[in-house]
Amino acid sequence: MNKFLKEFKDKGFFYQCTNEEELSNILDKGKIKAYIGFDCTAESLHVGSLLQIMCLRLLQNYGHQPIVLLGGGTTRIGDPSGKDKTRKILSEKEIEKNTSNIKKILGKYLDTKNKKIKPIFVNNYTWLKNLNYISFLRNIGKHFTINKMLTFDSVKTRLDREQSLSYMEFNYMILQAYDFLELNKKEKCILQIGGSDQWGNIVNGVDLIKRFSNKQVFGLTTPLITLASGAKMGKTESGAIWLDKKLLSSYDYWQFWRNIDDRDVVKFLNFFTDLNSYEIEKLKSKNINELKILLANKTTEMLHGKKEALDCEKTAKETFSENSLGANLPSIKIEDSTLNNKFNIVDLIIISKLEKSKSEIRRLIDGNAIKINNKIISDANFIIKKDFFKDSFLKLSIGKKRHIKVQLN
RNA sequence: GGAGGGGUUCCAGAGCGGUCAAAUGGGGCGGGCUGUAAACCCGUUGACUUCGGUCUUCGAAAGUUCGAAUCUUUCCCCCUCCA
Repeated sequence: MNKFLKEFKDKGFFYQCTNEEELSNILDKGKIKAYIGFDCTAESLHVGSLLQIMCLRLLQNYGHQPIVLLGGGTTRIGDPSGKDKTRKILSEKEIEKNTSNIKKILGKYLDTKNKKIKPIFVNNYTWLKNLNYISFLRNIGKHFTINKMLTFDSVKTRLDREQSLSYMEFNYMILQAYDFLELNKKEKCILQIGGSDQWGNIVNGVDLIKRFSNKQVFGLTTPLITLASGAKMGKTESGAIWLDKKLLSSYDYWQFWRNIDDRDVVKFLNFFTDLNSYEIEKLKSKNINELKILLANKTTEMLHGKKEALDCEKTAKETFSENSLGANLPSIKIEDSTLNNKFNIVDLIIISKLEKSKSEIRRLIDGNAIKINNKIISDANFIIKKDFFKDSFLKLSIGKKRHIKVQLN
């Protein structure tokens, strides 16, 4: 089997392929271009897209050139896959903002220097916006049968539940197929990778190219990541794990990985680090907590850089083992003048934005969850005084895991 | 178009004139144990509060009543069966 494909499988990325054997042969013969599409519904990407990003990295590692398709056009339609309801349609402005932000994040993960493998960014809006309806129907539409389209899961589930599926959304899969055709013509792209929920859309593209240009292209899907706990990857109760420092601090990002379920650690080392399965196999005997730190370091390093990752590790150590104040701990600033003889612990937590309900804060205080400088605060009227700040810093803790620095200005 | 069932707090789902900020389960949060894990145990889970209470919530609006999630009317939405 082709080396790239082998590692792809060893690392657990593989779910389905339209024609594995043939793809392997072609990969053996030379370098190819492969594409993955990202939808631009959100202002940034979160960990849910990280596996696709890792696929792009792996392609680069083997000398293949990734094409990143930003779905500026298709986002204007909304993919019905995996959705019960019609998605909210975004404004043009939002989509454009999202597109450029996502591009920036992907740039962090990919080699953008090496000319042979640097990612080609394309936005399908450039070709979709100018489509002529009649000629599109005649050239492309004739290759799709409604009979077949109705059998796709994304369509079927909607219809089964008698939830409306607009004609606009129904066209999504045709447009995605068309994207592949377009990239095949323009860039000689012969492979589309995507999550397993994209299988239907991908197969459509492969079929379309076969019918339209009589060329063989390939589709490859990655498994849906399931957490040992059964929860969805990337979404926690407190919000998505964003790949953007503005939305989630590097420290919190590091903590996300540090707190992964034991049962997921090896799997995630495969998925989300560049370590190969052989190296990971050797590491398995290590202490589970060391593995988690390794995972947190590698993932954070990839996104925020080595220094930042080490700082996060150091801060975590200081916070959890030494009960001190780590440099990288998320922080807030308050003005000297805020402190008066009425400014109490509840007010402090409110302006820190760690909690927004005063009742909830009082409950936390009752449950011994609130600490200032590692000392439990048991009175909701506890007044914050200047001398709690050492070198103008104070450590505020909620529960065992949420710690922030409060800086006095 | 005809017949019936339903919309309840994050979710599922009880309540069907006062004792209801609303059972129970899930989830979340906090505490304990531990390893910043899982499992388990305990507590908590609308907001504000001078901790006495106060205010806003049971699809929407109007009404009956001393009093409504509970009754009536209109409207909106969902589901099942028949045509």
